Amino acid sequence: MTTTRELPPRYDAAAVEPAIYERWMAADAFRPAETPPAGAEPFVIIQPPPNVTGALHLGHAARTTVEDTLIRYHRMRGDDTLWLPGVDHASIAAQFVLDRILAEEGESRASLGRERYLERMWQFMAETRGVIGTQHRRLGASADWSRERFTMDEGSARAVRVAFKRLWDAGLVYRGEALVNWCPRCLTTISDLENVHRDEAGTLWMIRYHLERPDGLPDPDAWVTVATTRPETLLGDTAVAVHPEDERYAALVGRHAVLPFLGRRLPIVADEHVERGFGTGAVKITPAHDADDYELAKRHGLPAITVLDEHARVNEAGDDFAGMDRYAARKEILARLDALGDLVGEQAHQMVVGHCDRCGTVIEPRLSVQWFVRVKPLAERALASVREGRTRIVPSHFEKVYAHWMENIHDWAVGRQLWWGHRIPAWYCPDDHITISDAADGPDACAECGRPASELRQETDIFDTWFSSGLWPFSTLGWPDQTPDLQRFYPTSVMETAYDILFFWVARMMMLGLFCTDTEPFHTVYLSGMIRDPYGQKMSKTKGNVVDPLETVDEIGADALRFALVNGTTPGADQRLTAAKLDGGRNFTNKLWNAARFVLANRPPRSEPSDGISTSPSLPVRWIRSRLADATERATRQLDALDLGGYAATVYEVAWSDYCDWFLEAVKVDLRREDATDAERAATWSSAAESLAVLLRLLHPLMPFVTEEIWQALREASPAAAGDEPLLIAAPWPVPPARDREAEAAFDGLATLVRGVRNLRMEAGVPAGTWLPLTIAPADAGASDVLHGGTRYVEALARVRPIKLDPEAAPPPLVATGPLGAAWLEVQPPSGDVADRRRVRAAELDANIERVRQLLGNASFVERAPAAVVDRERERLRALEAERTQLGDV
RNA sequence: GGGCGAUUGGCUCAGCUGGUUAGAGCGCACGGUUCACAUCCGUGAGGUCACUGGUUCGAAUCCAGUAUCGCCCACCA
Repeated sequence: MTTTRELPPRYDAAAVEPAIYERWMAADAFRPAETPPAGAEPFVIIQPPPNVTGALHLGHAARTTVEDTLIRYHRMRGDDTLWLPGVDHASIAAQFVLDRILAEEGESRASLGRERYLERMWQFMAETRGVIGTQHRRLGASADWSRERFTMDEGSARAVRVAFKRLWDAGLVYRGEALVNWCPRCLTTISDLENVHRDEAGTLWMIRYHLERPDGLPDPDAWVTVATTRPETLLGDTAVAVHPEDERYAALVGRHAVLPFLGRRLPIVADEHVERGFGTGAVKITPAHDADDYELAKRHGLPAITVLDEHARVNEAGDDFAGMDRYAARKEILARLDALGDLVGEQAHQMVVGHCDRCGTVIEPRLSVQWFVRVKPLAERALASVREGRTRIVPSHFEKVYAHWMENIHDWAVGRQLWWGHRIPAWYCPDDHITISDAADGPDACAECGRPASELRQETDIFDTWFSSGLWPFSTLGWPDQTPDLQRFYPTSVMETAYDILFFWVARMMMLGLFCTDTEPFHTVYLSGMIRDPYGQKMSKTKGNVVDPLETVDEIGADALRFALVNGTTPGADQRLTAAKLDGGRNFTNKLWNAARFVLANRPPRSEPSDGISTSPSLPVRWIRSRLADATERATRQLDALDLGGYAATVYEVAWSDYCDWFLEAVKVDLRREDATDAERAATWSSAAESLAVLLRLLHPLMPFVTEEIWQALREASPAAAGDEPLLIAAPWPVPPARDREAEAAFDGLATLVRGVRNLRMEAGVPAGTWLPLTIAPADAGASDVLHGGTRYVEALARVRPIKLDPEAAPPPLVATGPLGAAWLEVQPPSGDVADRRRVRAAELDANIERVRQLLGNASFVERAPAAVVDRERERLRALEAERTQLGDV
């Protein structure tokens, strides 16, 4: 006989959870089997690799909870599961962080130079790389850490080279001059997605451009007035544009204006794009510093003159203003124009200004030569995959958002003028031929003229971080090689992330995945919402409203946090995380712990079926088994449908209300009744242990630690209940037995009675501890049988004794009613003090009966409603009438 | 300027392939030191599901419109 391990009174999550995690690691529980189990379906989850420099925040915690819950569920289902973890090198973010560190050390990117900077970066990586993984492990992430990857490792590097070369060979990559988003602080190009638009209050200035006289000099008495929000770009103007049908300016088209300060001749052109009603109706055209103007200039064959350098300072083309910062130049130019009398007006103007996503600096459109991926053909395929259902987005309304973006996509500027990242595998020969190579050590010779490698120089730009993360689902499995992992686990199953990186990452994975592997990289995209503070605000360090998940985990445990992050949520919807929600998670963990403590502490001396015990299960046992069967069915359906919120609610309900509030209370009755035999007690206990084991398995995916800890103790106390699996993480997901409707109805009937009687006690003002006699008039013979068998539960749970069953007894006014019959206490409050319960109930029943009768009397209802609905109504009517009959005349 | 989402008891949210008397947690009121748990137990109050129309035997759920809030996308200086 085994001795029961006592569970300590308090669940010490901070101590238990890491120990449990160690145990899983030691058992290699997260790693897929060497070979896939026969008949097992693969289930592969894709997680956004967190930034290497990032610290764990609640968003990560929410991601991890969802992913881990799904992977654990599928692991228990016996699927061939893989969750491959990793980190992203996050080039711009990492440089941002390192630059700050260097600044404190009195160094900078410039002072170190590329080579030493990168050495320093790798050193920094060595220090920080493991941090985020460790933090994820504290949350219980059951990822296969033996396969952990980094987007800067050689596997990724090779995938990047190969993917880029294939894109090039397919004609989907080009290098060309274009106006790109330039951050004058980060000193790099950024993509449209990283250029975040914000509304700002600006000013619209009206400036006179004097017309050119026949002698070539500006006419002091004739001018065209242009409106601009950016006077400093005037230095780069190459034209003035008006609308072709604008009568005010019709005579000017074809003539020239003279640019202030620089004296440049500006043709006055007509273009439909000019809005007549805006400003003065005349626009200065600065092709090198404005996207609209750039397009217009192309249409009219106008030159583009760059007047700002990489720091957004005026360059030598700006003459007097050279060297000034763009805003200083603006001020100076306005002042001088004013002095000349050519600044003729200004008005407040709401406008949209692009900012660098990383550092907030105002983006400067900049003309430069860049690498682009031609995304239209890629986007079309990626769009078709979702339209045609090969990849599904949950929640589905994001499919429209995705489609809209894919339809309006612009070419992707993939080059970055940064150092930390994958260098673009392009080489130039002295004749400017381009050679793209996917070889680790570059090309042997120029692809066009055959010059040797020694004469080629490699592109210095690196790739946008999202280019390598876009290859994540397959680059981590060994692509471009057809590795066993790739064949076994690709395409993957569920890609989980928050909706804020739908375009950045999900869209790129879809496009690159389809291009590189000819298949969708995953069949489901699960988009979570964002975690917000209790007031619905985004959490941010500057606002000081950030909840640190690690602190929370130390306080209340990872399980409690996980539960709080999933309970009551729905895919794609933001959620506010409140202290009350976290308390709820903590309380639930505590509840489970104590329920287990109760079960384990009450093991009778003889408790194993091997002791030769054989008794038919009691009503509460049949009931809880059926309730658990129902919960298992629902939880299974909900997890399969990715309804994590529903799943959490299901397990919470069955654990707390069914198992603890009713079943364990009934178990107490049976364990403690004096006339029970050892065999009966043993049977009662082992069924409590057995149903606890089912409950633990249902809860494990969401609350792995506390359930595993209890499982360990339960296995010692009752090997029969827990089964053969030494670790819950590897235990099979429950298979629900058939529902026992009869037991459910019978026990629910008893519960209704108990509730009714408790209610009576409150109304009669009976002190809580007092035992009172109870009379029950059973509804019928069946009810009578149930009541006979259930008397002891009603007694204990309603605190009534003795119970007299008397079908003939006439109910008094204050009475509890239910499907099993009517029950009442002998204590009746003075008449008039309370409503006549019988009368009230009878009236209620009459009203309901009337309603249902009418419904059933409605011919179109009976004809058109589904048979099941009609039958249900008929059944309800029958039950209502039975109860009404039983109440008698009132 | 487009598009998407939300609006359900005091608060935070489920429910929305149309079908019992719309649920939960927190909060609130009342009662509880019964040997699992006061991080608890019991009982209760509290909602014309934003508004207006429509479809239907039947609408919180579907359709149209309105209002308020939020988010995303967007090259009018």
